[in-house]
Amino acid sequence: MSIRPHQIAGKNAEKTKAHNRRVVLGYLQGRDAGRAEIARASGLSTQTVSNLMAELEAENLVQPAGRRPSARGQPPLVYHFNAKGAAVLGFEVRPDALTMVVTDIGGTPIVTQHERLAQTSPETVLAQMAQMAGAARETPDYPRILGAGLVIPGPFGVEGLSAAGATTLPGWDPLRIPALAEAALGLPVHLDKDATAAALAEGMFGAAQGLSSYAFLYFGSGLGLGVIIQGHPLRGAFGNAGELGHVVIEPGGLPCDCGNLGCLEQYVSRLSVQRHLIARGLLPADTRGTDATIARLLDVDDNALSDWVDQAAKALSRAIGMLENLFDPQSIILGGALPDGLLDLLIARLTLPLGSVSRREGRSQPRVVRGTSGRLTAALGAAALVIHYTVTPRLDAHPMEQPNAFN
Amino acid sequence: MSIRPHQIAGKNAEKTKAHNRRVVLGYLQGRDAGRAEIARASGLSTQTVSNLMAELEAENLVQPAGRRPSARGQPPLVYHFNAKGAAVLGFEVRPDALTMVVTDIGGTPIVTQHERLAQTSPETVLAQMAQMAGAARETPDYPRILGAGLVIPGPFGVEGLSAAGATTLPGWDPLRIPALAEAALGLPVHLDKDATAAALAEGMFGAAQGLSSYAFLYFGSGLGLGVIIQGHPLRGAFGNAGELGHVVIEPGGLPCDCGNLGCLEQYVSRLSVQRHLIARGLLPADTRGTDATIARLLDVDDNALSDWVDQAAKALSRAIGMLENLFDPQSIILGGALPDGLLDLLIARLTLPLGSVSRREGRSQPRVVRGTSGRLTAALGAAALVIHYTVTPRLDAHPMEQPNAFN
DNA sequence: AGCCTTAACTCAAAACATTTGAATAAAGTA
DNA sequence: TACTTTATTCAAATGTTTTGAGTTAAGGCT
Repeated sequence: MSIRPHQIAGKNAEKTKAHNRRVVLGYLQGRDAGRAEIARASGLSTQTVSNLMAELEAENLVQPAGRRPSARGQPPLVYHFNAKGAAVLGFEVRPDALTMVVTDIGGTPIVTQHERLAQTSPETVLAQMAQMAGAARETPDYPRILGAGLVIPGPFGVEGLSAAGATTLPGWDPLRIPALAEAALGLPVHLDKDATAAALAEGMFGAAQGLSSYAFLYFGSGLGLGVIIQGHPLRGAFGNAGELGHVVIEPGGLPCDCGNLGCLEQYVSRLSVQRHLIARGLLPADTRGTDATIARLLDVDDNALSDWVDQAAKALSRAIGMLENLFDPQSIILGGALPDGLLDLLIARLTLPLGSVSRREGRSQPRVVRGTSGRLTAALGAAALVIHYTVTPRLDAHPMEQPNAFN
Repeated sequence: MSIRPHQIAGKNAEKTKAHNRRVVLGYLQGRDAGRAEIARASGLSTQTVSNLMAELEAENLVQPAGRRPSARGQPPLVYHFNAKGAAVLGFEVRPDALTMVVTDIGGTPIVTQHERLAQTSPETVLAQMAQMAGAARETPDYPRILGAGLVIPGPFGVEGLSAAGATTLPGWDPLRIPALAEAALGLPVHLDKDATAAALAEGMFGAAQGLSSYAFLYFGSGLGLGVIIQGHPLRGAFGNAGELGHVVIEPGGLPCDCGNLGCLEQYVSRLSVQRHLIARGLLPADTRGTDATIARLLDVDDNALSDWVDQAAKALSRAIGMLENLFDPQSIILGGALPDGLLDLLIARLTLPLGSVSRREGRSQPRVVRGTSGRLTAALGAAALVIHYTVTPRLDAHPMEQPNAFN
């Protein structure tokens, strides 16, 4: 998370090599390819690519996958990104619970662990994380662990904006935490907020594969937004970009704890459906069984739920138009803690605004898609953070801010 | 303008040097500094910085400015960014006119030229540009010209979204134009839309100096938005990010040509004041003398104008809350073709929403500021584009997409 | 004053990574 | 079979940065 005053670092030969490594790995993450092809795509010489590939193969991050027949000349020896070549740790910290997932660098979960949190002070939680990580690492034959991703609820350093039910974690200063976590875990640590991490995961393994610019609407307790611009997460000056839930979508509408009237979150969020269903006696006040209830109501085409969807779709359509005009993404993805069926219905009922830069001839992507994320979204997103920084050539921020397994 | 499918380039020694050059120049653009200081800030060795400085001095881009007394040890020889060391060309193409400004790399205009356009086909206009540029270059003792910036009205590749009065220029495909312009001018060319270019200019020479993440609301014929994130312009997948004018801010409100109801542009734009004043008989229907009229009405504290400001401030406050929550900028800047007095009044009447990530303790920047731009904003922005790419280390896009004087 | 410490800077050699050019390998084509 | 095309490797050359040993210039201390 680079939210310090912008500082720019110089480059030397080693940094250049690390960059080129990531270029090659990133290319291979997208598709199998021979060395000559990678050289052409990257502008590097074939010799350089050869050298890098030899290293990557020695580290088991890529594997040769036979020769691919081609029109003429010597057929290239294609290489394959080896998803099982290394592992990463993903942690999701919430006010009441800590989730860890270990995935390979293809994003496939290997181990999942969930623990309740009694205290949320950074010291306690980091100690607990270190313990979980230690246990996971003791498994024999474990592939190399490249780093840990850490997802905490945002926004950072702002009072009175958190979603009802969730609270910003006290003491979790995003500037200090990564260094502390690195010390505690003995691994490079990348920190971000849930929606951004989930967006990266969706881009690597989910519905946004192959896209480089997209926005991900993340249904958590509130409504978050992760924006990826040309492969890079958008964070803003203080790490709080994408606070979509508190954008006013219905001026003078429903009041929100934050002080605004008509926040999007009041119309489009898990809490919003729950409130709607509770008010109509369709869900117990403690919200237990929300997903099952929604599934049932969807099945019987329930009117109350349908009403909610109509309202939500209206607000969401407006929000999507706004996002399209502001970010000009290739596509917008909806995912997170809402049943797939409900998301699909929501998308089907959208009436997207006419005045949008996304209404262009010859679109190859739909304007709105449902994500493929499940319950683990945020923790997987944390893991995806690490893979992202392993595989994606960095911007030009100061090295202190973005440590990485390949430095 | 890099709006092709995202492709990532490898780096070699020369690219590394170009990068480091920009790091050094960028640092010096912000403040005078000695070589040791630059080395510390950039992470480069003093030797490398020394070498680069020698080159930059030989090219007259930096100048030594005496020794700065320090606590102990040999006092550093501070270097100064030499604003007069080179020049850049800025072109603004509008459907009816072509403006060229030649500035030094400090952004000070040297020559300004304005011509009406009979035809807007790229060929005709590029020829005209080449002629203007040629004339400007014949002046003797002219500093080296680093490149040309080109600003054209957006959005690109979208029908029915342009501001009333302005039209997207037919045939001006942002993917093809830079190459054509480079051929015509014999200079590296950078192209972008007006609001983004103006935002860069504001960051380099205006109210956003020292900021790295900010949003610039540009009053042209409509309302544009330029977003700078950690020093880099945000463009989106197709170059159309920041189409703020057509964001719906008043659902069900005033109809817009684009098909939406309640576009921000209907409430907050030069056209909107003009319409308001014409309807009240305060301005002739041909809008001549708009600025003088507004100045006069401001002076006498006119009620009709005040009413407009109230309405506009209401819509704008909402829009600003939205931008804050989505982009999390250090500050938001208002500028462009609206009299300073009116902008100041607009800002004074804002009631910024409570639910915003920008409401943080210990802000050092105001949330909203008036820009320092004048009539030439867009053309100066075009010039700023070139300076930006000369001085700011690049992201990792493919080199084909961003030619530059230092390649 | 003279000597020490600190900091900026320079010079020449070494290190690092990429590129270049020639050579080899493997396939289709005439 | 000879030729063309494409992929790959080897060894030498290139470009840039870093390193380590000085040199210069200032303040502080005795």
